[in-house]
Amino acid sequence: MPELPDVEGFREVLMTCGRQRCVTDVEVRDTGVLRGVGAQRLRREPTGRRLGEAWRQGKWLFVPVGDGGPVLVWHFGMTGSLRCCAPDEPLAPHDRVVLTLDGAGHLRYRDQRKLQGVQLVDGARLARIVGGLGPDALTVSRAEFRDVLSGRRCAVKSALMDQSVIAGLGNLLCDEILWRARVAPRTRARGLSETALRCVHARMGRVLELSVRAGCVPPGRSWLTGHRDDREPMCPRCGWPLCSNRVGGRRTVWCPQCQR
DNA sequence: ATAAAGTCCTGAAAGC
DNA sequence: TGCTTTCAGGACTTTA
Repeated sequence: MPELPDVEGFREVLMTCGRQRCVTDVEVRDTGVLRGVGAQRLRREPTGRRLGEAWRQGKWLFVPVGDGGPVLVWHFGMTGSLRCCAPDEPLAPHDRVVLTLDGAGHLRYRDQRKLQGVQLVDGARLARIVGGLGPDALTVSRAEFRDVLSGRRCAVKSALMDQSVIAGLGNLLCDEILWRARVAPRTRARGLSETALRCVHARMGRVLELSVRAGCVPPGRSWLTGHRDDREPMCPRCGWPLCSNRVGGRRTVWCPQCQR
């Protein structure tokens, strides 16, 4: 589920629930979500320190721990979430890591499939993660957007999905953006006209604005995304039957009439 | 059993 | 030709 808008929501959870709070305990309930850190260190290092200002790049969420301390790194894979809970709220089966905060209850990392997870990194490793990411989709300028996309030989959908090109877009958002921009997902990125690229950038901005406000990609019927699970999906704009096929290995839905 | 909204890795293809 | 970049596909994980 989590794409940029969801992670932006988790950042807000972290800010409202955790900012300037002291970590009093870290409980690792399933070590399968730990990446490059053991349960012991994940508990020892943050405990007794304050959470700083959380920030996000693409689908990654970062929060510094203490002054000059390490940075907690969260990635939510396809099924992860971060929630603020009262300590007496029953634990869910997939609550994998629980931070206890002074006076503010629990911060719980829940994840059904353990495709990604939690890290605790120093400056160098943080730089490695961020360095592998393209500009954030929420803030990228039109000019930079054009620059990173225009040379790509692959399908525009694959380019948008590639986090090292542009960070934050997932499968649903890409389909939605291309549909609104009336661009076929298999079009080669470098074959797009300046006008088309502008349009994709503008539609991306609009889709993200609405999604971030909702905290997810909204399931509305006026969105393409609201139709992907229909039995015989129709384009909500022109009524043509939608196509569904694989592009870059991912299920892709588009309207063959609107998107050429 | 198949497929799912995540990324990473690998080998192959394409480009210079 | 040889080196580098780009791309497609599978692995990973759990569940409906």
